[in-house]
Amino acid sequence: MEQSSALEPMARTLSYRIKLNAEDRAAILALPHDVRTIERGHFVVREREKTIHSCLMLSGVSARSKIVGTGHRAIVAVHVKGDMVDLQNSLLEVADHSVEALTTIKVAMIPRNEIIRLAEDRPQVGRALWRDTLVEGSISREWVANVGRRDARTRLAHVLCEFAVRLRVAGLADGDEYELPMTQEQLADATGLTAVHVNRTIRTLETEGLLERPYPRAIRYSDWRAIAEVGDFDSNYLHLNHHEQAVA
Amino acid sequence: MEQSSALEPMARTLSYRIKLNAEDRAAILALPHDVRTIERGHFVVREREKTIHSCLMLSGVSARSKIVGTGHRAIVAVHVKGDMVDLQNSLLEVADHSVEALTTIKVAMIPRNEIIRLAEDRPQVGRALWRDTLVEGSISREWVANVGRRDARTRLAHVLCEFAVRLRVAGLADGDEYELPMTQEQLADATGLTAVHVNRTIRTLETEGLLERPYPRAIRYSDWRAIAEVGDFDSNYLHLNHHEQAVA
DNA sequence: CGTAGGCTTGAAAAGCGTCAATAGGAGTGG
DNA sequence: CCACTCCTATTGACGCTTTTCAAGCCTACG
Repeated sequence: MEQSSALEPMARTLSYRIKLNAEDRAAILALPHDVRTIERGHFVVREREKTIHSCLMLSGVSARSKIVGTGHRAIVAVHVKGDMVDLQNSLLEVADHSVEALTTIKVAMIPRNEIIRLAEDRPQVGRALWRDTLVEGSISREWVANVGRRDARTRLAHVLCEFAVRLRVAGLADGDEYELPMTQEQLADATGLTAVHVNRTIRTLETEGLLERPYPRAIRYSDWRAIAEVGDFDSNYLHLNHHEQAVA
Repeated sequence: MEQSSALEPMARTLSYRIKLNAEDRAAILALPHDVRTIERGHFVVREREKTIHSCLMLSGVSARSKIVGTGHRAIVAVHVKGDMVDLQNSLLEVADHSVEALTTIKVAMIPRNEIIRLAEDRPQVGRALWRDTLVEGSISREWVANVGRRDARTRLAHVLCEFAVRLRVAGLADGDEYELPMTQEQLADATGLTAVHVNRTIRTLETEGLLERPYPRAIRYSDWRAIAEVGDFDSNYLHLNHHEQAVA
């Protein structure tokens, strides 16, 4: 039974948040859900929409985005396999932002009332969900600081470090290389820069020998310490303590 | 009994998040706690510190802040009466940021295990707490967009609008005027600008007749619509739906 | 083989930061 | 009550990071 559920990544993520026993895991895997494929550029949720599902990322990359008054897009969070993209919609009826697929993604849609029921029936799972929300908040705060108080070079290096660690935790990278299927424009929207400047900045980092791009949309760092220092990166805010630190 | 508890603002806030019955309210007010006064500039929690308390704001203004590699400070959230400042510390053992008093503040320190117990014993309160966390996350995301994709003028007007609404909801402002006990330097750290530029920008807004400062550290807007439009402000992200909209 | 989307690069402009100096107000001690 | 100090607000001049605009290039794909 366990093996066959698409919700395995959810059980895995929540296990990182708080130790769960077999029954908790089984209850998670038994949640009713509906697997859906969403094409790049399409939306999982749109701002101001009423939602009745929460959704779990199974593959690909998605982003929470907001469009400001000038029409520019801000990417306020990025999500990969195992992330609960719409947990907030379990309790907040009206979406305060959109979620769009940055690549073709697979998600599992879970009815919100089932999530609420699960959180109540199994307090330990409820705590894990709450805790997951808190970790997400922590990442969001780091992003505020990143965009608000770091220059382009540091800012970009910082998100690249964050992605390295998170992809590794999700089991999507090992060694010193990872695939980052985001365009430079998407990176720009995630860092509060322009695509042009992201391009220049990445190339500078490359020139300085801090990173390589072995093939398009891939990042490789030969010296983690060096890039982490440039990016003013310290994984504390990812709260991986229930897990071995992903990258030394 | 109810009247005399210092935790009344917490019960009030959580009631906004989800409808609570008399027993839920009583359970909240009965939480063990310890009221403490903290002077301006002092810290409630410091980054990387282990915490065993969550804390509720009773008066004054506090800020969650992070210091980046260059030594610059980023204010990633601002809190007023009724806000649960350290809810994340109930479940995340190591603080990922500092909380400092921007004015002299009064807080109620509540042991984290008591909060966890309460959330478990009274599911409706647990949901309210979770929901409060989600709303905070929503505000944080708006801040990422604000700092990342709005220019100085819009950005500043936006936070001034947010404060207007939140202070009103907290019962700390009515009419078209409110006291904002933050220095321009603190505003700068909250908007990713410099104090000098905050000064110039505020004065521009004043010159344009969008706001007045009747006395130091006070903001008055004669035309809410106008300032909200300049600030690209829409209170949707504050999720005040259990409450009448504070400002039309 | 052509088109579209993304990447790359240059030149110039603009917004915001830095540095520096002055002024105002609140609190303190004589 | 005045002198002093510290902190905050204000303003100017200047410089730099980042943006804007524009063009060319590469690659994937139909």
